[in-house]
Amino acid sequence: MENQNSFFEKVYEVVRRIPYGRVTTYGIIAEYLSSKGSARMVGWALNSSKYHLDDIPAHRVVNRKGLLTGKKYFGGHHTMADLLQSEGIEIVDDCIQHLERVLWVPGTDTKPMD
DNA sequence: ACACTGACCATAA
DNA sequence: ATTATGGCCAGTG
Repeated sequence: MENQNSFFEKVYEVVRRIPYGRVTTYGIIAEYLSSKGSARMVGWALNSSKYHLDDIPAHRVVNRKGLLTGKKYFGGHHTMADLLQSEGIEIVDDCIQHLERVLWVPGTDTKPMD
């Protein structure tokens, strides 16, 4: 089974589930993984993500303040901010505006019940 | 095995 | 307001 499910695999899975035009935070993912406090590892995992697949929209993951902390790691022509803005997210000075509007939380997208 | 690092977060001074 | 420090825990040297 591919149940190796390292901490990283879990992170990738969640990040892949982030819908278009939405973002989430490291802390939320960490907490969702019951690894509260290990938010650093979430970002760490994403860094390693590039060694796995490109299907991981890491640009949709920001820190608590909505600040694009990992944009520097986007060694590419498109920066995190550009990608996010391309999805309709408003960003100013590398900081997501109305974060609360675009914030997506795993397990909250399905709207379990009324 | 030990030391250091890291895309975070919270608290203290 | 900022700077420092502790905590978290996996990965790498």
